[in-house]
Amino acid sequence: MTVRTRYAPSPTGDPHIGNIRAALFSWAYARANGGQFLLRIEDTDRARLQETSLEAIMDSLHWLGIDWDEGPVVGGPHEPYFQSQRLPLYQHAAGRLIDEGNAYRCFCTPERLDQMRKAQQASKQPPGYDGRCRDIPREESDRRAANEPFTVRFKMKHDGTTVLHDLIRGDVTFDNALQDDFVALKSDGYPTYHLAVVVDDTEMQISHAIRGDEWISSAPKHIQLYDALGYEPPVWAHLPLILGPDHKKLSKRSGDTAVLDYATNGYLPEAMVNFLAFLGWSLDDHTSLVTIDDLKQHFDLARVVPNPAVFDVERLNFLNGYYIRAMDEERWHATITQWSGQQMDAALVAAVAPILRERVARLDEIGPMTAFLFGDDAPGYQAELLAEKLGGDAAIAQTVLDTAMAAFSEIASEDWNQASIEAAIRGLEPVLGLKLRKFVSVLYVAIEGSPQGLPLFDSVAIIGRSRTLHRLAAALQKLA
RNA sequence: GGCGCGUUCGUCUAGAGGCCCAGGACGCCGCCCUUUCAAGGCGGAGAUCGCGGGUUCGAAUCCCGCACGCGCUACCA
Repeated sequence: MTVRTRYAPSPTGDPHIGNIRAALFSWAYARANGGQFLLRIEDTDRARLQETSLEAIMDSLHWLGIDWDEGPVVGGPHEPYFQSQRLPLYQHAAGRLIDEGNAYRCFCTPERLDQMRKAQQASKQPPGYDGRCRDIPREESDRRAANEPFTVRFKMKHDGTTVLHDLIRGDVTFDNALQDDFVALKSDGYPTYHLAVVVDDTEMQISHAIRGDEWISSAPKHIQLYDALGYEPPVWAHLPLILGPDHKKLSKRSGDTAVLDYATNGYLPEAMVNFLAFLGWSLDDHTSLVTIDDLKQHFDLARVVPNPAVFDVERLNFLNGYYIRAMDEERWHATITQWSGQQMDAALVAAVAPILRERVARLDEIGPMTAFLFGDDAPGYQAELLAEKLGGDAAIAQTVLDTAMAAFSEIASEDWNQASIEAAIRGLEPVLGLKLRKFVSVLYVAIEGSPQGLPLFDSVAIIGRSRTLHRLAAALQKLA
């Protein structure tokens, strides 16, 4: 059997972490098994549809490095890949269901259903459709259908059990007595998710349906639908939920969950892929660093665990730093140029690149960290900061600045380089009677506007003699 | 409330009866390196494997019960 998996998001917003992880796993499973991966847009909810979603979905996949063999843009033998363009298929299936006695038209109004639910809640009855329209005779149903809005409800079996064979969880048994007749076709003629997935997964020959655990409760609906339609169900795999720091299902409320937000916040796709991969899956007993190629080669649903995983941003940050350090030089240079927010010539980029690299965990730190390279003045800072590491002793800070000023002044412009600068600063030790590590912070603040930043000797060499002297003078001024 | 799923260091995970008084990674702590901050190197603390019963010579691993957590419970997906 050829493995065919799909990612079938609904365009109701930007793809989120949990959702995209299902895409990653589905894609990886197809690739690892020499199968196909398709993208299908489940745009059956007209009320929640968002125009910008399609682009966001495709951008998210592209960003991570996920490609699809069939779907929007690339097309394929099962076109169209938008459910809103496949309405006849669902309507035909619904018609068949009615004709064969497996579904019926329901004329209940939303108001009545609402009332029913409230009453059930009040009397502590399990909520669910009460079946009022289940036994309306066909003739009456046909007649009323001509001028009354209706939905098509699927007749769930009310006795026995329905068993889901799940690749990750094993067999899960549901009591049919607790199932209610769900809406398969809405009154606007669009299918609900339940009908649409079953029809499309079948038509598109999906072999493995991989989705989030939040779907497991509705699996019996799908299983019975497959059965009623006479279709062969796919292999199901329900992925564990991804939890927020509050240990609840990750959602907008628990913070940034839109995948693309991570891109704009300075995360690398490699880091995100590696991070996502380990939310439920592992390669072996010791590997914690994997690339998308590893996934492509070794991903296996058999190694996905059933228990939910908490999204730990610390771990993502580590991975991001790791992949930044692992970047090849050319890309790193381009990245610096892109994220500095400043005009940078190649020589400047090359000068900062090596010392910046191991200090950046997120790309958006590049801007603040390199800000001092631009303009005559150091980034704004409070005068107190100069003496902060000296126990607040401004007098010492002043002496440090004075002596540094004198030492730097003696270096001729043509001799202004890292070695001479280092020698000058180290030469301050005996003059001041202080250890270098004790007084450098004053210089860091004067030059970079912060007691911590890129290495001082390099920094001073890069910004040049005149700006250095200017900034020392400015620092002295602040202390006066 | 009902149904379902889940439960190994703070977090992600390894573990499919003896290799485990539980391994790796992030984080944390300490030391080294060091011009700050990082990065890197070395070391450390950290899980009585949710609890209670079984089965077995032997259980994190099998069975049962309980507890807790989470998910679902729409003409949303």
